[in-house]
Amino acid sequence: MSRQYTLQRTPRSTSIHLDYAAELNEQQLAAVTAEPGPLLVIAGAGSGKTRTLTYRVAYLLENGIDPRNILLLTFTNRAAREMLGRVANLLPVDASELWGGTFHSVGNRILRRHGSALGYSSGFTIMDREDQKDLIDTVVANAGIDPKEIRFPKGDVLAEIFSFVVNTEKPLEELLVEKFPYFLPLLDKIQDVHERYEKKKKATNSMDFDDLLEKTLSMFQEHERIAEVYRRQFQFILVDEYQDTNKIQADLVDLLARDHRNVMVVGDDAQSIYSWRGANFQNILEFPKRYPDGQVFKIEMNYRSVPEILEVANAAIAANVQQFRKHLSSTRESKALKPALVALNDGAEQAQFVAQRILELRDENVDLNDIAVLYRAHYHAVELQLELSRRGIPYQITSGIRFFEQAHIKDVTAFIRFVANPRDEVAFKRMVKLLPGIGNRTAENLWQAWAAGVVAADVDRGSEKESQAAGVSASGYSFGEPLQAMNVSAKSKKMWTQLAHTLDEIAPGGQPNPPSEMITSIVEAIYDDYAKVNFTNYELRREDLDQLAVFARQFKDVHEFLSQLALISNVDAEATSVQGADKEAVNLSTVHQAKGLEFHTVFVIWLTDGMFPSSRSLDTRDALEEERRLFYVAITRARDELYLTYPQMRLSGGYGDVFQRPSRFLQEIPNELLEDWQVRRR
DNA sequence: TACGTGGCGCTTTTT
DNA sequence: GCGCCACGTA
Repeated sequence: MSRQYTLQRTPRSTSIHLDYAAELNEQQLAAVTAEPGPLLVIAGAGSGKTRTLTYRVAYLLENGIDPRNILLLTFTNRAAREMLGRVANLLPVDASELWGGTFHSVGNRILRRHGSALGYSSGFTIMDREDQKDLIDTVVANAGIDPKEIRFPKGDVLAEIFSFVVNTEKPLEELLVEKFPYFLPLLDKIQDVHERYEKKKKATNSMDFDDLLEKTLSMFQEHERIAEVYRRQFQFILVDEYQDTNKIQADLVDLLARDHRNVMVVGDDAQSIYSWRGANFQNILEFPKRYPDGQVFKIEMNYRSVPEILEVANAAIAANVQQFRKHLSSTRESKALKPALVALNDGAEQAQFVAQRILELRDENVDLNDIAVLYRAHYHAVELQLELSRRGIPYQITSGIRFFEQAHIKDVTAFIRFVANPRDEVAFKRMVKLLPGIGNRTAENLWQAWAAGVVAADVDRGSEKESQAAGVSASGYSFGEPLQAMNVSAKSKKMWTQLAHTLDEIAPGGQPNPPSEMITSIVEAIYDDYAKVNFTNYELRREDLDQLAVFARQFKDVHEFLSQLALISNVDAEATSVQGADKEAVNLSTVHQAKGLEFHTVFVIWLTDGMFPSSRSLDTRDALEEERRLFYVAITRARDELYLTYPQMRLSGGYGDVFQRPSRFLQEIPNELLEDWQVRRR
């Protein structure tokens, strides 16, 4: 028999500081002060979701919960930082020991500690989509698949398929039937590639984004002792944006909360917009089934938008079949100003309209930072960017390519990745291919030679699994020496020697220098010359690299630096001001990236059928409903003014102009809710 | 085997 | 307007 013994909480603060009843509305208060247990908070847009979560954390802390026992999972790292910042403002507590961040970053943190249980060393590399594609391509090549004989999916397509398999926890065959039926004849071969890819990742001590979730989960499932540690640690689990979790994330939460069931999930089914990434909003719809003893709270009072905007939002989402019906009601006073519906001739005119309105708004003292232009896809913004530049209106764009995904950044970090993880095949090949006379074939041969040495080194060390990668770089080790010993063509010889020296310089005795110093060394010794010759915009790229060195200064540990690089989102990066500039600027963003934000004025542009909704989403009802939710998200970002614009013509390169139909979503909104603006040229 | 050249197809959303 | 691929040459 086992005995249940409860340790009493040590009260941290003797008095309760916050007057919760005064700071929160009734619905929020109920959620914030709920008894421990499963809690589902259905939070409409602008209803104070973040506020509720923040106060819940504060409430737990004030009731003596140790910050170490709280896990706060958010959609971006920035969201976690902001919430914890607010908690710190509310309470005189040090919450720095509270775990907060994205599922991926938390997975990373746990795997760095316990990855050895799965045969990974703590210095594993995190691969982004491009690395993943590269590695899959080499795997396909090694699998003896001749691209001339059969048409086989490319690395990026396979990466997407594998990612779906992991995130939805579906067998490959089922997934192919549903999403890629035309690949069914290749099932066996794809399966084979998948297995080889998994092995390859292990051999190169690398994990892709999905592994950070999947490996964490499987480690918990296979190693009860480790799972137990975290079950005990995370006594209270809070999840933001729960509607955008996928199966594996939901399982992770369920597993951790198995014993205590203190899990609070917050979300809005109407804002689920990531199904293409495996998100499944059934997670939120079925939460009450999985936790029948749980409590459900609905917070539906909207503090953000004026009633006129909210009515449009309610109308916009009404056509969706799959949803928790709810009706947002506004707490704000009517402005007697209806959202605008604006038809324009073409994209250029649309850009002129937006730009002109922005200038007028600025004259009315609306802060430029408080204005956003939202669109379905990045390329919808090109004309607008031109127009804004022409008029000297500063803008800030959360771009599609992340800063850290640019070629020059990845080239330089390849050197760092390699010395941090000498088994990183992708990084090694990328690095050596920068040298003249080294292409795919030679890189492969050089890698084979290097890998043989690494394995030998592991054997010498008596193959302590713990320290495989770290072991190779243990004291007295040189990266340069074994490289010098390899054969390269006369054409490459000079730079090859240079490379060997550089590696010893950045990792003397096998120990990597601080990241910032490494960057400077690599750029000066090798990359600067390379960049001058290979890029037309050398100056810009050099500036980026200098910026990278500055950014790197805050990290002393290589692995920490590389993890950050891989896991930071562009929304996060902006806040870290990697790209500088926190001056006044209009925000240009995809709707996806604007999730969770709000602005005084919002323009939603390119509202034509095929653009928004995207033509790719017109086939199935589910896809169309998701587009509609996306439209809903766009509308509900606006506090005071909303402009819905659509060009009637699209100038497409070469083939003449194409007439555009107004978005079907616009037709779903009753006329009387919008004001028709007739735009005239003069 | 590396790398330059010309043609082609094409454009969703991202941790 | 851009990147990817196939092809041909050094």
